Amino acid sequence: MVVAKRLVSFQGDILRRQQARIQIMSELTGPAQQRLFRRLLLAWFDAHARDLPWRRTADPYAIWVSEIMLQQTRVNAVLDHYARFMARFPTIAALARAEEPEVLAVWSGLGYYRRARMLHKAAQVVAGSLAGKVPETAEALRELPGIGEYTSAAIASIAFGDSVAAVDGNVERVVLRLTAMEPAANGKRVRETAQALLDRDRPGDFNQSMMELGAVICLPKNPLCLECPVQMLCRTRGEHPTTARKEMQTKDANYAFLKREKRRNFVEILLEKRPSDASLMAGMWELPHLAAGTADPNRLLLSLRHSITTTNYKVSILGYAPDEEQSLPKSKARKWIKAEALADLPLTGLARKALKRLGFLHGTVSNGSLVKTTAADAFNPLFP
DNA sequence: CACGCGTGGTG
DNA sequence: TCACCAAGCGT
Repeated sequence: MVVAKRLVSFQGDILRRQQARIQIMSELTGPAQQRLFRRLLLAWFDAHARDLPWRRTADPYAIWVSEIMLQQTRVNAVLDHYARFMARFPTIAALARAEEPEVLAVWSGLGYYRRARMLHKAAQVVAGSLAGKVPETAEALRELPGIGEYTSAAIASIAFGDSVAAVDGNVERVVLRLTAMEPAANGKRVRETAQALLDRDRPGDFNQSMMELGAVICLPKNPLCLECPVQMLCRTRGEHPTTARKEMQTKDANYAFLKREKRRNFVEILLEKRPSDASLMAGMWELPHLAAGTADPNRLLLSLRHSITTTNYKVSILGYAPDEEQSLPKSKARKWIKAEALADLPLTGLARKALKRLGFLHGTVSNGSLVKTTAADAFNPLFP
């Protein structure tokens, strides 16, 4: 708190002292302005960077894993999974020789499961044809599945000191605000500006500091300009381009919940595996899916909401007795799973959420998307 | 190049 | 509460 106040005061002083130069400085065009920008930004980063596990390692594999997990995913959501993933697959070799379902099980809950599959495949490429050595340039990294323009630049700069700017959503927003560039004049000019600003001596730290600035100061909605270390170099001071939003649609989805108790303390849940060629969450386990319109309100165990990209699902979980299995739509991939084994299965996020609410999974993650829970005991003994 | 892919935090 | 969206990639 004290530090924050001092920082604000310090920024204020600088701002006042350089008031007269703002018009020139704000262009960020000359080498002097760019040097000042680097110095201010990196000094701020050195003093305020969050202490994150992947910043405590020089292992290219660990940095790689963190970058894949961080794609479109917030730091807080990654922390937990990162620790579990690295504990289970500490090396490229360990990941490469794992079976895909286990990789998916550890990834379960993070979303974008294709990332896990591609990371797994890429690890097998590195362990195999690259003799275990992670490529050391952005260009070479780009060849691996799951590593695109941003991620290749991030890994190359952070792990190997390659002087290439990493431009993610944060950096794009920061550059647009700094330069007052029109968002339509996008991509290329933003990358050129980021590359021109890049600190050649500390490319990894510079890239992370740009992202950190976007993540904690130069926020999308209400940027904290008073705390910004490069405020006096910024053309817009927080104005930002409006982005068109996509229309969300709402759909219903129904799933069946069946449990049986073979003997005391041996409970099984009926699950089904999604086809391995499904476009969505292929090969992952979920509760038996019921056709739309078949939901009997008397069977409702719980209802919850679940959003997938542009669709909001209103999900109903319906209770059935174990001997009603035949009445479900036919499926080859259905199987009774021991309750204790659930945690080791690659479950879809929705199945995980529902099983947690039903008391069959115990994890750290829980959220407020539960809409309603009925007293299932009122109509049958299915509910624990 | 626009779109599909997941999830949990947040104001 | 709920709409929005966050360290992108592949097609």
